[in-house]
Amino acid sequence: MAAPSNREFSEAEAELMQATYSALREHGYVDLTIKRIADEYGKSTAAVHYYYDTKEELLAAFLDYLLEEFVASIRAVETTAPETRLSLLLDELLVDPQPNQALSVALLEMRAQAPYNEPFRERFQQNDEYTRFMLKSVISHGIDEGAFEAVDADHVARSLMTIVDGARTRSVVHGDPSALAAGRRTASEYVDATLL
Amino acid sequence: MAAPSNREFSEAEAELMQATYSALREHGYVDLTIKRIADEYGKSTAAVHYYYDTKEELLAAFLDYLLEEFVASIRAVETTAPETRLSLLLDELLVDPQPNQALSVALLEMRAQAPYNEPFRERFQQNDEYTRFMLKSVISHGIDEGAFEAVDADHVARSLMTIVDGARTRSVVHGDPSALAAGRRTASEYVDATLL
DNA sequence: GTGGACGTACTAACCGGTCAGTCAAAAGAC
DNA sequence: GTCTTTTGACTGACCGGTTAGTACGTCCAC
Repeated sequence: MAAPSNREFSEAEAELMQATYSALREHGYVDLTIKRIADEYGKSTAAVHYYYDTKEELLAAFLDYLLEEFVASIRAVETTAPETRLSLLLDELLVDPQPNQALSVALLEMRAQAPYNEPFRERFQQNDEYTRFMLKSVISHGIDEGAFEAVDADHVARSLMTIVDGARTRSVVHGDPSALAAGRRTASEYVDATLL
Repeated sequence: MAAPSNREFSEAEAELMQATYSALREHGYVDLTIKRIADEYGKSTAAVHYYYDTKEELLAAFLDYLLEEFVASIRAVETTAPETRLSLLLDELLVDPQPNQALSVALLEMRAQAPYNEPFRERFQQNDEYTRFMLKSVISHGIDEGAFEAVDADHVARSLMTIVDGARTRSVVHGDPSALAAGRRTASEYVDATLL
């Protein structure tokens, strides 16, 4: 399971990614236009097209940019004990992104576009597989060490992803970040009942 | 907990709702236009505006139309035994909507618009509360009858909703309806571990 | 002959994307 | 070390196309 490709971004491109980030938070995905990105960028729309021919291309690059950060954050979770490692991983997947609630909203919008947009679908798919693999690894490792019950690690990882995705969706749709904390509790219960 | 208001639809309005339904399935929410609805309706765009002044108004009415059907489907679940009642309820919430996968996709798009669109948010919120109340009722009832453990019915209902929403989101985003079946299994495990 | 149910034709606002041309800095020529 | 040329990074104007919504005329049932 390879982590998503580490793409190179020039300084100007990184600035554009930040501008896209801001524009997304302010206007959401549906109302995201090249003009609004250009405004955040502080340049003309043609300047945006200078770096990326099409809007789709730019947004695909933006997802690469964003998902890289995410991968880095969950890769940083390292502990020896499988129980605490799994717990920290779930914490990371279900943290309240306080100031970035708006980005979570936009990200759900983009996820909902996956069926119509192959570059999006590819990237979300790859990110999902990577995260699921991380969970499955921790579980398998815990089983080998005798810390966990001998369960179907793949299924348990998938269940945890379902709980994570559910909590995130609910947090966005109902505008209630506490859905994340509730989801964290549900995940804990599921882990306790299944693995311990 | 009142069920969502039963709104009246004239024959022409019902036809328009069906046209909206078809247009949504064909083009998704983002690419849904009055023109496309009018095409499905078989009339001009002015004919659509004759019944609904704005697009927002029409779509709010459409959600009423759609969520009414959904409420009817889960209200139809009636059994005496709490275990089978809960099981049937979860089945209803996690069925594979075979030919209507496209509608599930569009519905997630609309749910993702809730933060920007109050009429949407209101309706999804109300629908969620209603469904959660149905789950909580079955659980509370089961506890009273001694069929379930004495748990926090509200929290368990919320957890099940999280699993349901997660399974639906995953089914759409990854274009994989089997995520629903997997979610159904996770829900069963959660019920078994928590209530029995 | 009046009122509801449209169709035709339109507008104003945007949209993504293109184009020709500008300008400073880098690269090369001598 | 200067002059010339090229290049990278842009701007402003503009294009064709699309959108929600409107104005107004018309047809038809009663």
